[in-house]
Amino acid sequence: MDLSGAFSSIERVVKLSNKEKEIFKTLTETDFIRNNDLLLREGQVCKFEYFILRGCLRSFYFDRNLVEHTTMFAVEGWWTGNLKSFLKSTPSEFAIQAQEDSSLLKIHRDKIEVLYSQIPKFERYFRILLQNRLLVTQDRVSNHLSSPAAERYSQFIAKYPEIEQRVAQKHIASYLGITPTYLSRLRRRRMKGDFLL
Amino acid sequence: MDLSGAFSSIERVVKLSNKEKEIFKTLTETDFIRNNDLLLREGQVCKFEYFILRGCLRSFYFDRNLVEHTTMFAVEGWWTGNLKSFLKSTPSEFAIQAQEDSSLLKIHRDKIEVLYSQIPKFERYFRILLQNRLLVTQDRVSNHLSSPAAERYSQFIAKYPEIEQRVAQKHIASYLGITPTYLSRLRRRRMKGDFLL
DNA sequence: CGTCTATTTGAATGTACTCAAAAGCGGTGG
DNA sequence: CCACCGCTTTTGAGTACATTCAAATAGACG
Repeated sequence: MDLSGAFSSIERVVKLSNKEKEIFKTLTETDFIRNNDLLLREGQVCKFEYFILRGCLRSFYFDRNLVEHTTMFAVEGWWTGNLKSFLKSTPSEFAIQAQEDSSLLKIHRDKIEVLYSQIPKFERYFRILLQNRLLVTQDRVSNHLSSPAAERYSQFIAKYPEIEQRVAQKHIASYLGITPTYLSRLRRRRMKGDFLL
Repeated sequence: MDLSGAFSSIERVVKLSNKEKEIFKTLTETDFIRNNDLLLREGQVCKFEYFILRGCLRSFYFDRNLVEHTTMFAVEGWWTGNLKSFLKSTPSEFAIQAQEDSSLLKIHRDKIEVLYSQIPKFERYFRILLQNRLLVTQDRVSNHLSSPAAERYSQFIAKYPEIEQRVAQKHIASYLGITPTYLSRLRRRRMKGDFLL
């Protein structure tokens, strides 16, 4: 995906004139990150929001027992970053790591305010993104409440078939809230046909 | 809490002139709901967002095994409703029930658009609310990933001491994602001093 | 009081985890 | 191109966390 791909993604929510696209361009920069490198470190303040043009990233943290947990994956067409850190200028509690060589479009905190004032439409755009993120996150909570691990895994595959292919199994396990060991056993059960869903 | 209490709550985010408060008043209505009654039924489209002046409400749904799960509690000063249903005019997947006699301030879907256009500040207000809700919901996910039930319970008590007092234990269990039986055992462990957190 | 529902407790069971070891897989250098 | 190294995944055995079912107790409300 390139810049024009980014615009068609944005325009699924709000239409933009050519002039507005120009303004957007002046306020954003492209960036590139190699597989396994960190886009954001724990403890660092997140100064950008990132739109993924190509590649795949993962946000994760370590709990007090040093167990790693994946909070989100993000692929082409998604935004990523650390909203809390970005908004409040607080140190990030999690890190973001490339799962593939990835190219990004990024917008700085300060520039986003300019963007809002010059193209108020973007306030609407990000509000809608925020709404969707909230709905997705609420679904994830419900999922944890309602479904055992085997089902959560089936639903994950159904919902994000591409991601399943692009990241390590242990990261999917850590996203689902189970150990890699247990995920491996669940997969075997599925293969043998006695999968529960 | 009364209307002026609602205003001071809102004004912690955006300041309002007297005229703006008047407009707000004309666009909202007060409502009252008795303990145990439903504010919203499953399958119904949620046409309002509700600000709680007094009382306590609970949102919940039944999974496919008819097990009940509590998605949120809400008390004085909070907004409640079903955002997804409200935004998309889809039937609600969950119900909202009063846990006490409660009084509410409600705003209709159609009126909220008027509110945005007459007082753009409210767009900002609700965007910020949305952001905070997202952060809280993300924390809840992390909590499920990182912490066993005993800890989640301790954290719940620490975070929402009032709610702990105001709703049935089984509802707290269903919020935490455990059975009432198990919550009861956790509580006994805490009393005996061998609580893990 | 008596009835209804919520909570507690016990015993048995299932789901998911730990630890340890083996097998698989990918990249790198000889 | 193969061999080795390091990391991921698989597998086994034992354990812990959390559930189910059933029964007893406690609380709330008419």
